[in-house]
Amino acid sequence: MRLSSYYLPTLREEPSEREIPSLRLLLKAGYIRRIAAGVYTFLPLGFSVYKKIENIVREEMNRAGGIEILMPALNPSELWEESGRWTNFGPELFKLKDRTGRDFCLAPTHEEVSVEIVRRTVKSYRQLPLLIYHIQTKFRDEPRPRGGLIRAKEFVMKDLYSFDRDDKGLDESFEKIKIAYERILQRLKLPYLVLEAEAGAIGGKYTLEFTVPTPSGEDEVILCENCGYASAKSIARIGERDTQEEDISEDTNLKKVHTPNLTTVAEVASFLGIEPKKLVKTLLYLLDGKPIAALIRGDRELSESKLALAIGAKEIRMADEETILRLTNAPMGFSGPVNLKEEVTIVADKEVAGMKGFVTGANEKDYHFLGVVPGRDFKISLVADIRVAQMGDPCPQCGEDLMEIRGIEVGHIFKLGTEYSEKMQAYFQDEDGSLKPFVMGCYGLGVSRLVSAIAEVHHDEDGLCWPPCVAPFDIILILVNSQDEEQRRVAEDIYARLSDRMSVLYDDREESPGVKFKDADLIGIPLQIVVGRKVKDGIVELRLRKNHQTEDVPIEEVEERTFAVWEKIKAE
RNA sequence: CGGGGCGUGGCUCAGAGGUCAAGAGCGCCUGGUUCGGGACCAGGAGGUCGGAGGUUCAAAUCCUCUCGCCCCGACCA
Repeated sequence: MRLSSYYLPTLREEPSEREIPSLRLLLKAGYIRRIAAGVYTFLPLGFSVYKKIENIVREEMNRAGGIEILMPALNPSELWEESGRWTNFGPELFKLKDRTGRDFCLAPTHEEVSVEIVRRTVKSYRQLPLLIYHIQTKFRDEPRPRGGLIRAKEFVMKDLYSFDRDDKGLDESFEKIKIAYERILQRLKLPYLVLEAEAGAIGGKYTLEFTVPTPSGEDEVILCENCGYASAKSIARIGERDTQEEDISEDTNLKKVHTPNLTTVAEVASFLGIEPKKLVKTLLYLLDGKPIAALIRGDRELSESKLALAIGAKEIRMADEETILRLTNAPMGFSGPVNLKEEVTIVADKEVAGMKGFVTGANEKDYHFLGVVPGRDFKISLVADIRVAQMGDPCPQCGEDLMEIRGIEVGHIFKLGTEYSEKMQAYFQDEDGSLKPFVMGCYGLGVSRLVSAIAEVHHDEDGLCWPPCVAPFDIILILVNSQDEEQRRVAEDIYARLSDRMSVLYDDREESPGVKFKDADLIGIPLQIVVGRKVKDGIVELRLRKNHQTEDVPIEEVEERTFAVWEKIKAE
């Protein structure tokens, strides 16, 4: 491709959206352009990278036994009502009406359509397992798009849906796709973590998240560097550690103190002149409608997900003011475990169970208790790991200190079981003649998001630096002085010779050398050939974008040498 | 949805009642010079200052409303 007749709008100045490196560089290097918040156009170079990623994903899905179809972006409301997600999915679901007033949504994911297709066409266990996938533009009405392609309102996703006879089949399908994902991320030269995660709006019993660690990511990850334990922060488990000295207070005489209008941990602590960790906060929740008091140290954060998990509840929501008043006889801010109504189940965080002589609300307006001791002053119904893990907490597997890092979630896979197939009445006939619901799994991978993830990992101060397998071109051929007849002749010649076996971007523009070198580094094509002043000695330069390593190559050996180097860097 | 910020040629920004019947740098067009790390000279095109109301003799500038965008948070594959 001749750059003089190509379409590459690079920016000389830094774009105004420059918070995260990948977005800044993708905009500056002319890969993408923003059309609206969370909506982007792929320009030629960006589209090229996108297509290469898409193809790698496709190859690995096919290798894992997936069969590609294409489902519609526009979905009728009926299917979503069957699954219950027309309302449950929440405001993120893009809804619209056609001219006759019929309801549709722009699909954010395709469980409904895939079940609809399979239930109409698959009737026998003999047709299972079935792994269908598609790569499609999907939509989510994000409250706040960010990071360019990372969290967009419109994005491209690969979703695979597995249909099996039973749990064993599901386990096998799940494992196949998990391996495929690891292969994809390895091929894309992305470091990644496989996390225990939450199911969110998709549902399901068991899920794994594939996350690329990077400081600009928005996913919060808890990691153990010692044993490799990794989890989404919201559900990360915390290991055992002996009760600290500091958690046991000398003064264990139960005493009521006047704390007028002090409702927050910070206020009470500063009023009493003690540290927030000497307090225990009592958070009232309704889990599947049943009242629960969750006890947690004053300076810690409760994980609603872990609490729900510990109780085995499906639905969790904070108790409203009225309920709190009814259960504790006091307004919000003065709740405590002592003298709570019978009907309230007291769940204490592991850490709290070891504490003694702490401060809690007194279940009476404007009063707190000092010197509270569990067992003596109130009864704990359940001790559980319910707080949000943070840096320094012990690893649940090996006990070492946990780390907190950030990452970009690029994939998420779920064991759905029969949730959708039962709701949508999707049955097949098994070997024994009985009708059974399909056992399903679903496996998402953010294809457009991967473009950003790779850019986020593979760049330097000069610009992007693509791994060869996804680079928009294999090599950029730079004609330094377009006025110099000899240089031009040599460049044209090399362009013709290389183009048979490689994709070559030939910078034949009448630009000054500085512009060409800067652009070449910025757009990040892995190999560069510089046809410049050494031509008169019969030499051109072959350079690596990655480390700017340069070698002089005699013109007649360019092909041979270039192919050799190309093969080498591809194999790295 | 809460908090903060910003909308001025294609891009990055300055201008904060009159001296702006609107500026700079970069980009773009014409001519010339230059040619190994975002060149130089000369000339030129390009803007209803996001939109709508209002205040004023006078509004890019002040007020009200509105739309859009960015950041932090809440939320979330």
